[in-house]
Amino acid sequence: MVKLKDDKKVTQIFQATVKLVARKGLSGITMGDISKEAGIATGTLYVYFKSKDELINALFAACRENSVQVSFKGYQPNRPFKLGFRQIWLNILRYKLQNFEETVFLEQCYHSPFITAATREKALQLAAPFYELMKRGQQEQLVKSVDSGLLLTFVMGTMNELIRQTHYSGIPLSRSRINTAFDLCWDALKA
Amino acid sequence: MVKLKDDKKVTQIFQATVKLVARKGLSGITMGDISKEAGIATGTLYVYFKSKDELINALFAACRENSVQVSFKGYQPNRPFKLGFRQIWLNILRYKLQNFEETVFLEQCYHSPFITAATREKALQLAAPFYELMKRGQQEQLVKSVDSGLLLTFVMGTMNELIRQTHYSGIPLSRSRINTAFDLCWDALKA
DNA sequence: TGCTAAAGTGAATATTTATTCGCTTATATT
DNA sequence: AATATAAGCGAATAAATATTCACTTTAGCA
Repeated sequence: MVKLKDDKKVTQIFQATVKLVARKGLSGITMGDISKEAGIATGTLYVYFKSKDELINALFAACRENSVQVSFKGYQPNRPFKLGFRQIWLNILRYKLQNFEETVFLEQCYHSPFITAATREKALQLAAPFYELMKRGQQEQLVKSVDSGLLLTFVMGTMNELIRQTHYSGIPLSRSRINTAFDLCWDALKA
Repeated sequence: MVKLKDDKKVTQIFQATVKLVARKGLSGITMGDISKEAGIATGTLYVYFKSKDELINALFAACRENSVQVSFKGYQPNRPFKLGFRQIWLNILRYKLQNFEETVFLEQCYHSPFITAATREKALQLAAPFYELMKRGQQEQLVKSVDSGLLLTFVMGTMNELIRQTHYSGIPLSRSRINTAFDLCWDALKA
């Protein structure tokens, strides 16, 4: 073999795409835009991805995996539930804040014609650990014993909206604001 | 004057657009698709809207106004706060459920290049009554005295996510599930 | 009822955008 | 160092899409 594909380039392409989608929406970006933003030639995109569809699907999958992996960083099941939950909640919040563009990208994708059913299905499976977490809270009788899907809906819904609001309002997310938001969330869940 | 523009046609165009966007995303629709779905000729679209941009902006504004108007239907300020809040919460929920496509459309728009700053600004102003509502709850000491923007973030975030989840999971939103969801929400807000 | 101005049409055109391709450059292997 | 092979390039091409336009139909008004 001779010259190998460059993993860094994939990262460049992904970053450029995510950035542009957050700014202009999925409908507003072209392969030309992406290549320009990534600092490579348009043709090079096709060395790494067969088509725009494939690029978007691959990026979607990568973003999903990223965000799940980050969530459980530092989670220790032996510590009290509320502490662990808080840790994960903060992990997600921090990640989404620092990667706002990724969050927007994922949202945009959900209703786009780019994402295939298979990609969507895979994304769903990734949520399993969060269901487990809710179940633990319920077993310890700290969390309301209602459908865990509903609980997660609440946790993620507030998180996403908080990120969005923070970004658009320009109100910085101070430590005390974060604590307040967490308290709202916890009060909703707690048994 | 002779032949007048038909208000019904605007409705047709809007309905078609909303339907298609919910199915294929903003990026997946063309003027051709819209005209076909609306049952009119492509050229006719340009009788009603100067461009695709203008169409999307007009539709966005219309959707926003719709959803706000519906929210306060039947709200009586003299009745107890929680009842009123519940009424509004249910109004929004019902409306969003029945008009899921509109919800998706609005979401997609927020990060699209179609929506102009002016359109966005107008949307923000429409939220004023909701801020008033939160303030009332706080004055009566029924609601936590934290930034009302944060409270609304919570209320709307959970609502949107609930709608989304309901639609995709296929789990029907039974009366008891609705009550549970409301309780989660109220527990978060209550002082 | 006939006239007229605007709505309505959809094929033609202009524009935008994805994708390809002939070429150049870089780098693993010998 | 020579070579072979794939990455990288960006102008050229193909495909998709917005917009226009010459024409037909419709409906208000005399």
